Amino acid sequence: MSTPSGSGQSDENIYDFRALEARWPAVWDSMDSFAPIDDGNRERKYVLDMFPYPSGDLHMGHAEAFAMGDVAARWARQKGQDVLHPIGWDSFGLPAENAAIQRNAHPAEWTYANIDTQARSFKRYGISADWSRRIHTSDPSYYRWTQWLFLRFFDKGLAYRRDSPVNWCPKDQTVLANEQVVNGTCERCGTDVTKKSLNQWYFKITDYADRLLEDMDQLSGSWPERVLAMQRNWIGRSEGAHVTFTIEADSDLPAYDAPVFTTRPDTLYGATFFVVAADAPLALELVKPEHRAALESYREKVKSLSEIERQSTERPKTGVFTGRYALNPLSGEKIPVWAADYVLADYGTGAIMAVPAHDQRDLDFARAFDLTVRTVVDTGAEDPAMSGVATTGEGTLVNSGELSGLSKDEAIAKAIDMVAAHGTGERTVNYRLRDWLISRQRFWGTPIPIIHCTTCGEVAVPDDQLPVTLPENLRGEDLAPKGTSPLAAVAEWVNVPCPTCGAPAQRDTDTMDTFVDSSWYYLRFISPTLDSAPFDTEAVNRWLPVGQYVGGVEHAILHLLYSRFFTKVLFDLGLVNFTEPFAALLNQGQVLNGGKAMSKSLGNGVDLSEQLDRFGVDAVRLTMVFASPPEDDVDWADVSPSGAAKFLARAWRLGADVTSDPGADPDAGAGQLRSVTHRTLADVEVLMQHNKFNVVIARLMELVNATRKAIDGDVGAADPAVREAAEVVAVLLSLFAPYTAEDLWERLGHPASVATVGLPPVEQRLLVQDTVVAIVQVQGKVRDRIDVPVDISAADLEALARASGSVQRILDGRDIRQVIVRAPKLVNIVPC
RNA sequence: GCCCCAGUAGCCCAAUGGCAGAGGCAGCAGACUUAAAAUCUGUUCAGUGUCGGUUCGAGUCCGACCUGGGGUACCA
Repeated sequence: MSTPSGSGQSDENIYDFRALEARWPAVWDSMDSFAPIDDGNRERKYVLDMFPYPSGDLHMGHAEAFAMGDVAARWARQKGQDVLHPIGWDSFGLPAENAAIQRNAHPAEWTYANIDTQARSFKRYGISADWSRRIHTSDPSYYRWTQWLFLRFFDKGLAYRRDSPVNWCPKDQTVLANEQVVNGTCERCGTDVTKKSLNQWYFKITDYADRLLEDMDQLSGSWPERVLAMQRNWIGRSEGAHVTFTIEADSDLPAYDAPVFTTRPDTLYGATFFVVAADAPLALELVKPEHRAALESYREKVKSLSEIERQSTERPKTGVFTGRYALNPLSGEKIPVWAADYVLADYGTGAIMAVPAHDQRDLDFARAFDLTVRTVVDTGAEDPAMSGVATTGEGTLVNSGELSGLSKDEAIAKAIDMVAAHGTGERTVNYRLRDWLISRQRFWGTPIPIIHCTTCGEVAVPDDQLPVTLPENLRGEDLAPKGTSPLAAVAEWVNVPCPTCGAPAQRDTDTMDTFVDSSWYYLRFISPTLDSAPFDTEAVNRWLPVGQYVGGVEHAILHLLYSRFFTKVLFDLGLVNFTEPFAALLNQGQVLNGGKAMSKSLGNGVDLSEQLDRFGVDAVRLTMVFASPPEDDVDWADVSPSGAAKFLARAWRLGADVTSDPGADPDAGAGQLRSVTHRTLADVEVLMQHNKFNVVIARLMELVNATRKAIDGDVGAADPAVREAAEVVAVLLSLFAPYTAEDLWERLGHPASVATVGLPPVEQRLLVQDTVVAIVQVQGKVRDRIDVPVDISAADLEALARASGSVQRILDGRDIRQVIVRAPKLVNIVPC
């Protein structure tokens, strides 16, 4: 080859990613280089990717997420930190069960086969994980401790059972937590969710609402703002008051004190009717006999609505009169009590005071049923009774007895004082967050370790009898959804003596939401084989909170909220000494194709293994990371894995062109290239602090280009600075392209592994330049550039700037009002 | 409706309030080649969504709006 650029003509100088991928995994395995030392000599860093669900082989989304997490882990290692970067599987869940039904098999077969496939793919993908800590949540040795933790929650009253209308997925035949209902449909399968009244297990996450909110202060700045915002909205703190209305006794029916929650106690005088949630027990309790039939048929109608229909905001208001009247605690006014479905049974108290003038929903209802509308806050807008538009803004109270004349805020305070003085109300805080419904009527999950005894009630399975394992003899149709757990049909499993009294009793047949399993796995990684406790508290306190958590934003209010809740409970139990599990969170973007998420129905899926076969692991990884900032989506149609491969080959070829020996003294090398190398190191340090992985790669490309130029130009291949630059390329490249970097490192004459050699220190003296280009502006516009010494004084710089010919021309003799000097880089002259 | 995020070159994206361009893709030209691919070299292309404000100076800060994306939604 006649080009001077070292392009590959000999076989030894042709970049062959297949050869690299065939060679290095065995070397890395034998070195065991990715397990932490944990000897306290180095700063510990826990880097964690959200563990995968074994749904099949890895896909493009995994490839992006794990590339990002691996960059963070490898960076920490190069910085000399003791890195924990484990991997495991979230291996309970419905898809395994559905697959088992289809194939007349046990869910474990499908699950563990997929885990093996994914594990092989992860190894090929070059993830720098500590494989010795591998866990699976469906292993009895894991779920034993999920059960143990459930029992600690149960002991504290944080796990309880109650009857309640719950979200029901008719397809999956199981209940769903609030967080798992997306736009009225099942998060998993998209089926319209309906309501069903069932007795179910809950975790009392509402007890922690305030702490979940307040502790976000610890996360602000290191978690994406939008995730914090989503959690804040989900928790939905709302300040207001409880105000008790008395429902008057009527013939045989007794009087009834009905509290309502309101954020607007100032509008109490405007309450012209009262509404109870139609599906709340209270509605049936207070309805007069002659209205009972109408209410019951209305309740039937409401029940038949899907969540989607119910949530539609355009739906006209419906409801029925109960025949009863409530007394306003401030005015004593008697107002009708209605039952309607626009009031929710499980928010607030399940009943409201309706103030149609100042709440649009109440106004819509009032207009539908011809009820009184009374304006009590004058906002200057048109009277809502006429306009049909409720007014919610600031204003002056009118028609409101003692409150009249006050501002909204004054009236809110005074109204609360007044009802409090009467004993009919108090200031309160209400949350949108509901308790976490954790029981599921399916098989492939952690059994709830409770035994139901007719005399002793709910009895905890004693700790020493854990785990309560799943029966192994169920296959195919045995697992089909029937609305009750398949476990209920296994008599020999269900029927056990009561641990307390010995009488015949039955096991609870529900299993736990898989989000329970994933709420504590990051703790289990610390001591994955411990069999005396879920985790080693001392070691956990050493390693946690997780220093960098990486995963998709789809878990913003599911897994992340639940895990935060778990951590706080464990803190209260004295099992951990921190209250937030994840100190920093990185949400990687999605991988799109043609502007859209990849999906079977669109037919725009890109197969990961095909990309890997074609371009190589390193090129795919580099493409993922280089395409955009980590949190932005990557559109596979917009990127170029072949371009990435080209760059990798360029970098790799440097290995053949460095002719100095390992250990050559860089001080003897060309200063200009050394400056580029050390400037790169210094900048990368700052960029990595801000997760700007894509920019780091751009800087790495520059360094490769500069090294190439030095080799082909005057500096020459034998210059020690060239070796230094190529070695820095290898170390930085190891963050993104482990195979290429490792091979380059070897070609540079070093033994494996480049992953752990560390970064050379930045030589500060190489960063300072003798002269810089100073910008001369007139009124903010650049008019000249002058070479000046870096240490020029402000006065000298100003003098040079004033003397500039082009500046003189622009100023044209005008007087100067002000001169801003930022030596040595800038002078701005402002004329009058 | 409310809340968050983002709008810079044909495309993906850089730019501590101080020269709008670091890097890549695509394009164009050249070198090498019988030719092509690969490789190498060089190079074209925007004034930063709109309007206003703060400032000596705004892509960057503030306000309003537009567009796109995401979240949430009878939550009293």
